[in-house]
This record gives sequence, C-alpha cells and structure tokens, in this order.
Amino acid sequence: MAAKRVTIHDIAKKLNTTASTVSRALNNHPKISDEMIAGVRKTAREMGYKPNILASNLRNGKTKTIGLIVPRINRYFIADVIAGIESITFPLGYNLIICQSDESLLKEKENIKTLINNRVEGILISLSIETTTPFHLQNIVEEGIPLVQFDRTIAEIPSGLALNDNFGAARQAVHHLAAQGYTKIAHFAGNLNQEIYRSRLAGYQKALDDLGLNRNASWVFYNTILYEPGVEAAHQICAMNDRPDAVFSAGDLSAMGAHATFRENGLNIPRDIGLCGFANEPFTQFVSPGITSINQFGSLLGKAAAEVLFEIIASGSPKITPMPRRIITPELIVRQSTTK
Amino acid sequence: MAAKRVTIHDIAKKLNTTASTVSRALNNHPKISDEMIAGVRKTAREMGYKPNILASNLRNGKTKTIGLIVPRINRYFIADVIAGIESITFPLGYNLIICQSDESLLKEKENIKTLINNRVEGILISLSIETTTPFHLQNIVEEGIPLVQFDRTIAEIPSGLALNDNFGAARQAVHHLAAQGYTKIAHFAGNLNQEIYRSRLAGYQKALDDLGLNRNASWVFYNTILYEPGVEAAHQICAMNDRPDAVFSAGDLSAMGAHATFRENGLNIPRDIGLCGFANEPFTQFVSPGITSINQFGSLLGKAAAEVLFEIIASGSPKITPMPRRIITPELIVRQSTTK
DNA sequence: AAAGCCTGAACAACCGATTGCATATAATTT
DNA sequence: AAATTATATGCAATCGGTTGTTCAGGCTTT
Repeated sequence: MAAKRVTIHDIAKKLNTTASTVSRALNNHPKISDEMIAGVRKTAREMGYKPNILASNLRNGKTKTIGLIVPRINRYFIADVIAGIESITFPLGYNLIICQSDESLLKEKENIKTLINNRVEGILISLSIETTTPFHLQNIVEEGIPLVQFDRTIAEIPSGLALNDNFGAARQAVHHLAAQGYTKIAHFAGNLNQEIYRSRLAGYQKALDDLGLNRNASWVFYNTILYEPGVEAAHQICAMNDRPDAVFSAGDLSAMGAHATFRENGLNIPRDIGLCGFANEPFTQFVSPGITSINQFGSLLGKAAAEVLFEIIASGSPKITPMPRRIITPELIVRQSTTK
Repeated sequence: MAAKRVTIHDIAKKLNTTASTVSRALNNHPKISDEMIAGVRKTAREMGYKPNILASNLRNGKTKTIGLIVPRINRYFIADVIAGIESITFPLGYNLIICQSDESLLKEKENIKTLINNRVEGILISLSIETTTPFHLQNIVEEGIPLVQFDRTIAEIPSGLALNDNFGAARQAVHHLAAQGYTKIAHFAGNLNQEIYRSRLAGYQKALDDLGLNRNASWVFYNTILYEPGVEAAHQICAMNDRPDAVFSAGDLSAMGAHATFRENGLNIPRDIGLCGFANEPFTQFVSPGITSINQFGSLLGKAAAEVLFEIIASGSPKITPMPRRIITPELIVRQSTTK
C-alpha cells in the first residue's frame, strides 16, 4: 500500500531514458516525439505515477496556495463567503489555507506570520474586531504578497478590496422605511471601530438628511448588533416619551432581540413600529412577522474577493495603481416587519 | 520589497559558514555551539529570514497538509465543524485544503484526486448525497493516506469515524415527546441512502417500540428535510382522519415548514400538535413557539474528527485495528413546541 | 559527397532545507 | 608528548521535478 511513491526517475529507468525527458513528455514539451510522449504517458499510468506538487512548486518558486484569514468560520455569512472563494480558487488549482483570528489581533498577527512562512501567493483577510491599525498588514505588503481585504477592512493600507455597499444599502433601507410612512427612525449601530458599521451609520444619517427627517441622537444605539443588546435597546425605546416608530439595525441578531421585546411589550410590528435588520440571516424569514433585511450575497462577495486577488497576482506586482476593488450591491428584502 | 527571499545559504555566506550549520543552528541541534546559535539567530532575524516550508517538506517527505471534503461549506452546521477542525490542525502547524463536492459524486472523486496529488497527510470527509458506494474512497486507503469520515459516512470502508449518536438522539427525542403526552408520533425522514437519516429513523422506530406506541407506516415521510417538503407533509397530516399529534423531524428546515403550515391551518403548537426538529439551527430559538431541536455540537464533532485523524497519523499506519472512532452525544434542547 | 541544419534526447545544475559522514581543532587522558 | 576522545563544523548527497545547454544521428542542401 503506497509503499513508495513512483517518481519520474522510476519511469525513466523503466523506459531507459532520463527524468528530464519524462518530465517534458508529461508536460507536452514540443521537442519530444509523439511516440515518446505516448510511451511515457502509458507507463506513468501503469505505474500509478502521481506528480509531487511540492517538488514542482519548489523548483518553480510557486506554492499555488492562497491564505484566508477570517474572524470566525461559524457564521452563516462568512461560510457563504468561503464557499464563494473556494469556487474560484479550486478550479485554478490553488489551495486555500484557512485561519481563524477568533476576533483577536494577536491571533491575526500569528496567522499572518504563518501564511507568510507558508509562502502563500496571496492573502484574503476580513479583519478581527480588535484590529484598528494596519501595521501588521504592512508586513504582508512588504513581503510582496498580494493582499485583498473583504467585508471588514481598514483604509490606510494599499490592498485590493471587495466590499458590500454598506452605505448605499443602509440608505436604501431607511428610504424604504420612510416610504412606508415611518418618520421617527432609530438605528442600532455596531462597533464604530469598524468601517462597515461606520458606513451603515453614515448611510442612515444621509438618508435622514435626504428626507428631511429628524436626527435624534438618543435614537442611535451603539454596539448593538447582538441579541441581548437588541433586547436592551428595545426596552429603552419602549420607555421613551417620544418613541421612534421604526428601527433600522446594523445586524439581524439585535433586530431579532428587538422583535421579541417589542412583541412582549404589546407593540405590533409593523403597525406600531417598523423593523429592518441587516444580513438576511435565515431566521429573518421564518419569524412572524418576517423581518425585512439586507441580503449581502456572501458567496458573490467571496468570488469578487478571489477575483480581485487573482487580478493582482496576474499583474505580476503586488502594487498596482489604482488597486482593484469590487463593490457588491446588497439587496433589500422586504418582509412584513416594515409593510404596514 | 521581497526582491529576493533570504535562504540559509545567504545567512551562511554572511557568517562565513555553511548552510548545514545554519540549518542545525536554527533547529537547536545539540552539537552546535551556543555562540554560533546566537549568531545565526541574530543575523537570520536581521536579514528577515523566513524558512521555506516547501523545501523542508520536500526533504522530509511531509506536507503538513490535511484535506477536507464537505458537501458544501455554506451550512451553519458544516461551518461550525470546519471551525472545530481548524482549531486542532492550525496549532499543530497543519494546513487545511478545503474542497466542496457540491453534493456531486463526480466532484467528490475529483476532489479526492486533487488531494492525493497534493500529498495530503490525511483526509477528512463528509460524503455527498450521491455517494452510495465506497470505491473511490478505496483509492485513498490504497495510497496509504489516513482517512476519517465524519457526519455523513459509509460503512464498507476501513476509516476513522467521528459521528453524532443520531440513533440515540432520535430515540431520546421521541421519548421526550411521549413523556409530554404525545402518543401518535410522525417522522420526517431524510434520504435513506444516508446512514445518518437511517439512524434517525431507526432511533424513532426503536423508541416507539420501547414505549409500545403504534408504528403507523403512513406517518413516516421520506426525503423530507427541506422547507417545502415539510410544508407538503404538514398539509398531508392536516388532512388525515387519524392525525398524528406530534412530529419528529430529521431536519430543522422541514420542521420549520411544518411549523408555519400547522399554524396557518389553525393548529396550536404544542397543544394540538408537538414538533421537534434536528440540528438546532439558530432560527429554532427565534420563532414562536420555539422549536424543540437537537444540538449537534458541530465544533466538537470537527475537533473529534481531527483528533481521530491525528491518532491514525501518529500510529504510523493508515490501518489500525480497530479503527478509532468518536461518538458525540447530541443534546436535546427543549422549547415550547413540545411542552404542553 | 562534404558541410550545415534539425530533431529529439541526454547531461547537469538548480530550487532550499536536511542529515549521515568526514574532519579539523581543542580538550583530555596516560 | 603522544594518543585518544570530544566538539563543532564542513562536505556532499538527497528530496522530485524543471530547464538551459550540449550532443548524437539523420536529413537537407548545393
């Protein structure tokens, strides 16, 4: 059983030729006779030859490997993104090394070191929540490794980008709420260290301005994307004198927390209060009333990120001007929670 | 700018020594003087030396790479499993090559070929839905590559295993339903080509027998794990004269379809009909009433699978008797849908 | 028929790290 | 002081492909 791997030298010996000829024959080199090619092919098959990709890569200075760093794999959205990335890299013969930063800057740095040591030909990264400076990313660029940030990104570094149009999507969501007759719109924001949540907040604010609606500072709740903070914020809203009549949340989980809390407090969704989430998690369609949300097309985002990376790789230099970027337009999925 | 990678030869030249000494120094070989070690370390750092893992692996005949084949990455459960696997492999310095079979036997075969060509040191696989014969897996074993199946498995092949106790969990769920006073229990089964769904069905049947309850053949619905089939089956149930008073589904999505359909038809859950799913998808806790389900501990399963693989690898032979296996005990999460 | 050209294959170096064996120098023993 | 042993390093082969250069033999050209 696999006692010993067959090499091109073994094939060469059997055919009384040399390894170089076998190598060229297997690669359809033009200067090898057709009979030789056929013969090598045949015995290679008979002997169960499998090329050693390591040796080939060592010689060629390639690794055919892409590194991927994500905060955590077990989120629906991220899993979808990974699926999209894989669908691009695998057919091209590239391997994917997947690392989790566990939302820790320290682990993210370690991951980067590992990937550099593994001589990956490119790195795809969605930043940890603790990442607010780009210094460790600088290492990647200095090593000459093509870099693409996706979803959670930071600006002060030259890299490819694959992003959702968070600003536009947020703006669209608020416009939708207004079109449904809601005028006092609150926002559950995320951690403003992160670009994506700043963009969603900005989109929300821009829409209010567009519409001439009131920007009430006490209607914006920060760090409110998980379930419990959503419950908490909803309680506060219920207790307000001048209560908002709609919530646009930067995350579905907090929207879900609010959903449950509003109903417990006897508020009817969508009549008394409208509710819109972000991410289109599967549960948004199953609860009753269904929660309007924003589909991020994770798989598309993953594909876009991988494509941008291969663009950079193909260019031969890790630094092109301008660095390529791809913006995915999310889709507003309207459900009962916002349709009066 | 990474113009050129620093090698041990470069370090050797700078120190007027040889590559072998540098190599030994970096590996703390006992016969190298402390000053030499310190000196090499220092200049290595100064020159920005990064070991070329490819060359090292080629020389050692190792690849430090594990292959993973899953039907599809974008399911919550699978993502969780991958996270678990990664948490074991990464700290050990192993890379993961992740492949998706897209539920296709053909792609699964291709994936296996790719992984063998990549000289992975082990393969973790959860089978595609089309896979009913083990012939292609046989190739892996013949190549001497340690193999572990997890979640979706097939019996007729010697391999490590990491499984949920589907039989026991199903049985427990039905016992729970009976304890709540339900006596006419239906089952939504999956595709019986797959061991996991056969086990769940068997656990269901065993529980009925344990309890002396009626095994009514028309109360078992096959290929009913997705949403739409769940809706369909629920309609059929509503139309029955002798209607079941509870459903144990082998999947959460079909349970969700039934949940919606029963309510549309004016049935009260849990009073008129009990409902239990399988997988503990996030939405089961958010809908109202919450759906009792079975938590599969994907992350634990992934860790178990990886650990079993490393056991086999450590044994030095891909075939040990008996092949190691690990059974994860899922947990019944009781919610309102089954508590009268 | 001699010179030149083509074609196809062999030779050998190389990618970068590892390691068994040989060896020079220093340290120890008698 | 000569012989033995230790210690630290150098040498060279190796892992398995790849590729620039060389070379042998047959074919064409004039």
